[in-house]
Amino acid sequence: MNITEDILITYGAVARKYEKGSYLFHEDSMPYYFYQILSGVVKLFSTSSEGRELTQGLFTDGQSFGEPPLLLGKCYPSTAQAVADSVVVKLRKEHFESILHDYPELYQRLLYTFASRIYHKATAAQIWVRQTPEQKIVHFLKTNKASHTANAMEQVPYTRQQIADFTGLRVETVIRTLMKMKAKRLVKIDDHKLYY
Amino acid sequence: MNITEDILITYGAVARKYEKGSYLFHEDSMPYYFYQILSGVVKLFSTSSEGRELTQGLFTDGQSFGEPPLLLGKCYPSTAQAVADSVVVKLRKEHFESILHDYPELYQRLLYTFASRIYHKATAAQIWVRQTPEQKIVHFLKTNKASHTANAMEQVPYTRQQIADFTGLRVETVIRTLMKMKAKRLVKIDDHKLYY
DNA sequence: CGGTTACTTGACTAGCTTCAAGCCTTGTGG
DNA sequence: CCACAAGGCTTGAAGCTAGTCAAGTAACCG
Repeated sequence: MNITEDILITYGAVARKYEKGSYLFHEDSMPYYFYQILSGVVKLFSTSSEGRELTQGLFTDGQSFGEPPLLLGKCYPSTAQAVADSVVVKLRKEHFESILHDYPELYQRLLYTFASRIYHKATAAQIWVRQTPEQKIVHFLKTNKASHTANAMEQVPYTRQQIADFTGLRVETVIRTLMKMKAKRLVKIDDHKLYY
Repeated sequence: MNITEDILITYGAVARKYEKGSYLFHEDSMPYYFYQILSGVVKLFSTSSEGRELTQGLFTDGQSFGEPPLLLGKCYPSTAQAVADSVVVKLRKEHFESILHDYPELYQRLLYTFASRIYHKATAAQIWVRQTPEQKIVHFLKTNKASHTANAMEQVPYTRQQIADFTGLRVETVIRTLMKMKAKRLVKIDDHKLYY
């Protein structure tokens, strides 16, 4: 979902810079703002009681995030952190709701965005829960490859640790599994760089 | 989300009876209908390549399900099965879209329904992926108890197998974990019946 | 060049799954 | 009312595999 910049500005939104590593909001805090990224990358993740991290999603230019808790008035289930220097537009909840009210076609847009997120989570759930590390990694690589050309091997822009955080596996497991997948020709590894 | 019955009828919806155990749609098939339950219970689940089942959700009187793939025009990621004799209203996609078009306030309703589903999935994901069996079971029991009174122990209307299908664990693991939880006084088990 | 971050490997462990068997409870039909 | 079948529950033993811990190596960046 994304709202044109001029509408956002008209309704009082302000753009703010976030340095790489800084936080936009924290798990368990209440939402007050609608967020939309102008440039950069924001990661949503939740932390378990043991301090382990699970990446819930990565968002980039033109995308908004964190709307469900905002609409529901419930506290955030995850933390938002800039993983690159980013510029993000912030708009107070009330004004966001005014925009929705004044531009009903945005309801539809947002609805499709949500539908798509639910769809992905449903597909992911099946993988999350039961499958082998290899299946988890394959699913991650498939759904997160930049271009959607099925054929060509392209470099994967994620570290082993990031793959681990997405899949819920440990780094060592990711590495060992990737080694096996390399043997099976499912992936290519050159100079520690991963291709899929 | 639920649409009043008279609107549904006006737009050509038909109610149909489904016997316990029968299927409303199958994984990987294309969606053509909007479904809303008049009475009964419908289970959405997906099946892994090894034939293991993961319950994605249970839906009952007044609730609709399967809208995201319908809106997106993508095939179903899960199968819908009546787990009790049920009466379900079916409405063709085009007519469902007409309703949304004619009653824009339904966009908002559906949006909040979706927001809520995303919220739950995000909370669940954290549990799915990393936690111990006990944490998974506690989370399941918490989110699926009928009344939301935090105090009183009430009987859990699910079999061990159903809990296993929801949490992604095996029956034996569920049983053994419940035994430990019983020792800790987290649950009560009387005559094999489970209370939480 | 040096420090930091990412990657890799091995040994060991814990705990979930698997397999196999048996018990309990419920409902049905004679 | 009893017998029996079917489905749900329980238990034990054994195996596997991802997690853990520890150490070391390789790339990247200023």
